[in-house]
Amino acid sequence: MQIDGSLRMSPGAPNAVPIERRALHEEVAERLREMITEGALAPGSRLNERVLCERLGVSRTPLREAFKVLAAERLVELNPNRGAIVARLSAQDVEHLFELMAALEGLSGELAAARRTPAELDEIRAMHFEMLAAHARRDLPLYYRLNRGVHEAINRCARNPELTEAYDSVNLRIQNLRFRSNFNSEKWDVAVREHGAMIDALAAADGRALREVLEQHLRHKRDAVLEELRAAQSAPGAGEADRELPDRDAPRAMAAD
Amino acid sequence: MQIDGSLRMSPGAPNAVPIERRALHEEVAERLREMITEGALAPGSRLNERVLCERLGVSRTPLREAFKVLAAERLVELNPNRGAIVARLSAQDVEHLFELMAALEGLSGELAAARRTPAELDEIRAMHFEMLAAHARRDLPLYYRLNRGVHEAINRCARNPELTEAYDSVNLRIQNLRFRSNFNSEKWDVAVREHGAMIDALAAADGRALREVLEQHLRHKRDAVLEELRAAQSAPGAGEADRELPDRDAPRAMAAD
DNA sequence: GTTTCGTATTTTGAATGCAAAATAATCGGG
DNA sequence: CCCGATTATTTTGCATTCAAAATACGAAAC
Repeated sequence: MQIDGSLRMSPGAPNAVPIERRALHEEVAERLREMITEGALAPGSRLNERVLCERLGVSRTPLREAFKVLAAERLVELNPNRGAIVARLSAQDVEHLFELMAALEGLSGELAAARRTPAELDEIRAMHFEMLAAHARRDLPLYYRLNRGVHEAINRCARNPELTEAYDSVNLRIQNLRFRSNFNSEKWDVAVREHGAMIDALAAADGRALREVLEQHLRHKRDAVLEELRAAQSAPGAGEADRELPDRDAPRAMAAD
Repeated sequence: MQIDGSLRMSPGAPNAVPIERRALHEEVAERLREMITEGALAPGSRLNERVLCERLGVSRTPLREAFKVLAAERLVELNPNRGAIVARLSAQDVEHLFELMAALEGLSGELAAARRTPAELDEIRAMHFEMLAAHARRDLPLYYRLNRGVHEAINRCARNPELTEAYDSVNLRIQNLRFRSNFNSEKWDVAVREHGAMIDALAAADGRALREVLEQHLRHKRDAVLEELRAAQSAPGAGEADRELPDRDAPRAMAAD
């Protein structure tokens, strides 16, 4: 029985309902994406096809297709005849990505201030207060989740799916640094104050102001991340490179945006 | 004889020379990318695997891998069990993409004004004058090529590879509209004046001014493109949709940015 | 002990094969 | 003549296979 038969219509017909069907390579890509962004697969680690196939229970074809997708997203690097590794970010990459992200957040803010609904403002304000609570309790994981939620919500208010896609794409690559890196108490306080200014600007529908606080916010975060990154580099410790498919959950730093 | 044997070095060694090797799926993706952006494959047309395999002389595996890459770049749409089609852009998509592109160009300009070298300025100025010549001769193809060159050169002056990648990615999707759409003489003159202002701002290293003229420039282009798009929609003519793998070179509109 | 060459094993790249889904074609009924 | 159901064909999704490349291993020479 063809479920979607009734939905088939003439060539240019609008409202063609998607009918969600997921290809195997998409599932695989999603799983790998999670494993990479969650830190289960450390930057630089080799992705052995045979091993991953067994672990995910799929054949090499969809796995290799997923590799191509993730390579296009710059989450993995493909070395011809030598396999795939989880992408690494140099300090320069981080600088460049944050510079780009600042512009994307800036645009998000500018548009969000103009396009947000009162309901969206209320919801973001609510998240903001929850975030203040998490800050007061020094509950870093919760703070990060809410913090990220606020930024994403602002982005969504901009009502530009292409912007959202670009935003998510860059965010995917820096979220470990952005929403997990440690930093000190004063910087955390500054970040929280900046978030207050965001809410004010969003409430006042002041696009210019929201843009500027977001750009400033990103610059501060960039500085914090780079500082920590360079510190981590001088202190060798567990270099994140070549280890093979590290076991389930690699330890990861925690703190605030 | 291993050419690169002498270059192999200890794990974390820097300056590891890349040694260019291209995978087949990359070649295929590049070919398809060209065919799509050049208009040889019209938006909406189905990409039959068997046919394309024969045409490109490769088996289905690398072709299908290339599809995944192009889907990640949003140049093709993958419909599970129903094949791939060349991505189509709605008027809304175009609005969103130009809105995003304005921000990327704005950032490019802001950074380029600060980071350009005198040599880069000279080269861009030279291209600008060549463009003025093309404008004077009403040589649209040449004008477009130079126009695009100027925009890309400004982007490259920003010295941010991530920004460049994002820029190129969006540009790929709108270049047919951006650098090929027709528009009238007054708008062309306005565009040329805006380009003059760009050069002035870049020469003066005035980031703010360059950002603003670029954003304005993009807004104007967006309006021109949307106007033309809506006109084309009401006049049906050769609807760009379902025709199968159109022969070699589809006719395409021509004019200015 | 180290280096270099040659061989074996692993791993990746790409073509092929097979099953499932979708599309096209055929036939029968209204 | 048109519409709907049934069958045939095509097309896609994924697994498998085979070849080529890279890596690991080991022996011999220095």
